[in-house]
Amino acid sequence: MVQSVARAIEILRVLGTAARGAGVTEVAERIGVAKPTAHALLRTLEAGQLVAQDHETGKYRLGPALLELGNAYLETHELRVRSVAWADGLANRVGEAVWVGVLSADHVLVVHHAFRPEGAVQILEVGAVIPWHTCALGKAIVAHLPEADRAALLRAPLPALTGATRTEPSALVQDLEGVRGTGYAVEEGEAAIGDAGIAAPVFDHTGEVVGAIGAVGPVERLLDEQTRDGLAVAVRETARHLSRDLGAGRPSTRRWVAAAS
Amino acid sequence: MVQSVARAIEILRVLGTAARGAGVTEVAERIGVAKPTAHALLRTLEAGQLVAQDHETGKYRLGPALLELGNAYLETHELRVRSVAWADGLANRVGEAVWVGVLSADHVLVVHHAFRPEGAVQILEVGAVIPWHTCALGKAIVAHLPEADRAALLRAPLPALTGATRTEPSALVQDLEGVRGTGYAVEEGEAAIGDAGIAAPVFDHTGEVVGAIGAVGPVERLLDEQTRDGLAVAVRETARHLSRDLGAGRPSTRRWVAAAS
DNA sequence: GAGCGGGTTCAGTATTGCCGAACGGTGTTT
DNA sequence: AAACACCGTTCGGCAATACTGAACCCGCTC
Repeated sequence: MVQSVARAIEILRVLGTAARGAGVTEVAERIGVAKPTAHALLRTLEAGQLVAQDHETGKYRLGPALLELGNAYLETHELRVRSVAWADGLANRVGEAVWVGVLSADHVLVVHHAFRPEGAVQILEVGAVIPWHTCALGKAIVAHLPEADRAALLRAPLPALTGATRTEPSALVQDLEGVRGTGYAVEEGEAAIGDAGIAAPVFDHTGEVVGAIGAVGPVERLLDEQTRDGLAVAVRETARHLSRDLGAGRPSTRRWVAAAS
Repeated sequence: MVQSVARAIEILRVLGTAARGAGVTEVAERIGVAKPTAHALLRTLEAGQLVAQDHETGKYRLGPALLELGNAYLETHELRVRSVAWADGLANRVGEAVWVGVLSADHVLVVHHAFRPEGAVQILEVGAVIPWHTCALGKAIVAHLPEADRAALLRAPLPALTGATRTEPSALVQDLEGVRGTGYAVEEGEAAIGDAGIAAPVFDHTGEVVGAIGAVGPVERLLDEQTRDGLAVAVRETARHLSRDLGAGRPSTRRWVAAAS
């Protein structure tokens, strides 16, 4: 573990949360190093365009190379590449926006976003992060994680984003059992009031979960009694097709193994 | 300049170009360090989710945190945030896709992409990089750079992407003079055969160029005698409005200063 | 089953990055 | 208007830290 690199990464995290950029002094005390140390790290990151310095204020912000690398990540991402076609198909079939996400530490990262067919202006959510326990994508993934990983995530803090957010591990354990039973996960206003989601897990050729795909939209439209079941079936089917694209074996076998682990 | 961080950044660059991921040995010899050194760096980057290791092959790929950071870069990017509304307006006005880009080292980085109104399937180009001398955005920016920076870029290698790419510095110097004269830059099949672009520079409150905005599309439609001039005017006007949003002074003054430098 | 290539671990060395103190600039306060 | 406070930056020396070479373990190939 090389210390200076770890600190450099911390700096990137700090700059990512500081909307207006941060100065050397602020960065130094946030990551707990001397000012010259932070300065040297920042200069190095700047040389690589990972951070940029405002010529006026002297403050540092994130740099353009991060966008390039983020894009390179997407293009080399197996799940993302394969999902593009399936996500568009699903969006057209169910008439809702479709997200594809992966688990990154304790939150879900949206790696693809297919807009709903005749939708008006919609914000592109690729790159957005959501606490795993507040979205359907996250529950779909975590439900099929190895026992140890799942337990670790349940032990960690579970912040509440809305009044409906499940913050009790026991409630989430129940949710996750439900996911393994039905093959899909549901979220109802747990991340943002009025928004809902339905998602199913995606597996690779080793049988491990690599991500999830699902529909998102307003609670009224998505979880309506009449449409809900059909939507769940469509999402689950798409997830299976996508899994097979990634080389996963027969779904039944795989799910069995995952549930037993 | 901290060595290990610089090497870590090199590793990210290497992994970004190696589509299928790269192993420790390959990384080590590409950046010219011993195998254990590369390993330690990779492990540290992995801890920060900047790279991920394939559980099967042991090879390393870029990690999800890069997408998050790239997204954070976009959200904190002044030009990008302000340009969203203007780019959509321009796209509707001219009926073509609109790109907003910044200069990153020797290439242009697309930070926003507004689709053309009734367009069919289009690929999202945010995060894409293009050599500066092969696109209108790049020429618009470089034409208004300080003399020293511009000269440095002209001295660097100018790879040819198509038969129409300008690879002679003298030809580009002429192009850039034209840009300063007319207030907009044109590109005709210099990056990809059949594609063209028209772009104008965007300035901030200090009078420095921070990026460019422009329309892209097929040569036939974009550079048609009848539409071309109107398009150029629309692009230039939008760029000025955007500049004013960023606090730039009167365009005439600013352009005078930029041309004189 | 021996050989190869891959990722990984370990211990020693000196290179390297870290820190305290000080500098020059800007904006603010008194 | 002068003094202050704050910030980004530079410098030099100490020692902590990161690099290297050799060795280890695994899976694959021949």
